[in-house]
Amino acid sequence: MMEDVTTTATPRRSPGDKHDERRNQLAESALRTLGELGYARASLREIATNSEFSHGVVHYYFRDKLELIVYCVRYYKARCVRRYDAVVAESDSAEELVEAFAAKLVETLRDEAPMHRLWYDLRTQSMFEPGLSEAVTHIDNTLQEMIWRVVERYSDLAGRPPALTPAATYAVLDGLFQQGLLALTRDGEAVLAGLPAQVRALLPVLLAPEA
Amino acid sequence: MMEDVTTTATPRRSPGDKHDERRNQLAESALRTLGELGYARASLREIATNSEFSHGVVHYYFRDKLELIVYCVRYYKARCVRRYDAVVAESDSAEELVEAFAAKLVETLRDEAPMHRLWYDLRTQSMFEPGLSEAVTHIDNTLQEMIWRVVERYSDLAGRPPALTPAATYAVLDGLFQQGLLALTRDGEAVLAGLPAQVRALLPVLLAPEA
DNA sequence: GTTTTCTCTTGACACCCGTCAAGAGCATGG
DNA sequence: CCATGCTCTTGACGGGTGTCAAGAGAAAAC
Repeated sequence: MMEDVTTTATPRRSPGDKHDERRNQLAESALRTLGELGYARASLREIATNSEFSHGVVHYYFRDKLELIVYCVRYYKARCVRRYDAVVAESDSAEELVEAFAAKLVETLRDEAPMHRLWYDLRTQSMFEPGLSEAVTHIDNTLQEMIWRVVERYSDLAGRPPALTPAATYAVLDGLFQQGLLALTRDGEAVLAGLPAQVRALLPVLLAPEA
Repeated sequence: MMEDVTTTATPRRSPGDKHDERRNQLAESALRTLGELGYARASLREIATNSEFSHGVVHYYFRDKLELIVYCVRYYKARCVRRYDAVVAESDSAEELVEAFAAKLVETLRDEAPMHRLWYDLRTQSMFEPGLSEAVTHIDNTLQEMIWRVVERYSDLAGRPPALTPAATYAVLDGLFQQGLLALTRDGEAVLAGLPAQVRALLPVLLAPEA
């Protein structure tokens, strides 16, 4: 007994990452349900039903609901903040980057709408539930950096410096994206056709006008 | 019997607006509670507790919770979408308007943060609860018009046409405002000091550059 | 093969929710 | 002055929630 030296709060782990695997498995089911129903309506039972486990297992891998949610958020973040890296890398002119960025925006909106609905839900809930605040802030910063990488590259290609701070630039583009998501949810995929034009109009004004 | 010609779904109204007065009274209590707790956590009992009535009275004046919420939203909207009209009317130069607008933005954020938290909450919830969608969309349009009046006036004073559509302009400013609200909620009132600078940087780029 | 440890299920608990029926209090109008 | 509405309170209902304890079942260790 007590043969291992690594002590953990969660049950002792023999292989070490078997737990993490299950946690990720649960996180994936949870994200599916959360994206569908939103934070308030997604119960642990419903989440478990959409997985291959029963409702009690959640408390074996997570202390409480909040820890599950926060884990989900971080899990999700890990694989989405590099989404525009290809846009940055593969564009050789300012116009090209604008088009690629707009196209990626539309694609993201179309293919992962539930996940983005969840993200905005959680970010809003963080204003009422301080327990969410830390994780949400961290992601928001990461997203801001992601956007800034795009705009910096755009600035280099266009030969004009950015007109706004990274925070304001992110805020502005996030506002456009959020309205796109609202319109998509309300009116269907047809509205996505109008988004590239908005991006084409907005991006240039985010750089200082040519001398 | 049946002496009045105006028929209503709710109980018959002798004076006609006694009901509306109570409804508004309840709406005000509800808005206070909703702003504090958010949509998901604000129960009818809690709302009634924060009023001078008991929890059962809600169903005397509203069919169900959703009708109360929607009524609240519309009630709130009615007295906030004219908030920037003075800014438009009393500014005689572009720079003056920018400063007045920024100041009003900060004031609104500081004095009515709970109400704005609620608004963003409801707008997000409308993506999961279609019953909210109509009311939310209506308000969003009204806010867009409010913003557009400011930017149009700004455009006139500066002698430069707007660079973006009304929808994109609203989306962009709304994004900035929302980030301000998040920062305020997270870090306290100190962050408001930095907002005017962001407004001063952003508003000029919303107009086409001078020829 | 037996014992120990890890996983997961089941079922219960205390609580809170929206809703509604029954009735008390009160004013109004006959 | 009694009767008739209108307001509002009380108390209950069925259902859903997060949480957790007890134990079944499998796997691993010896």
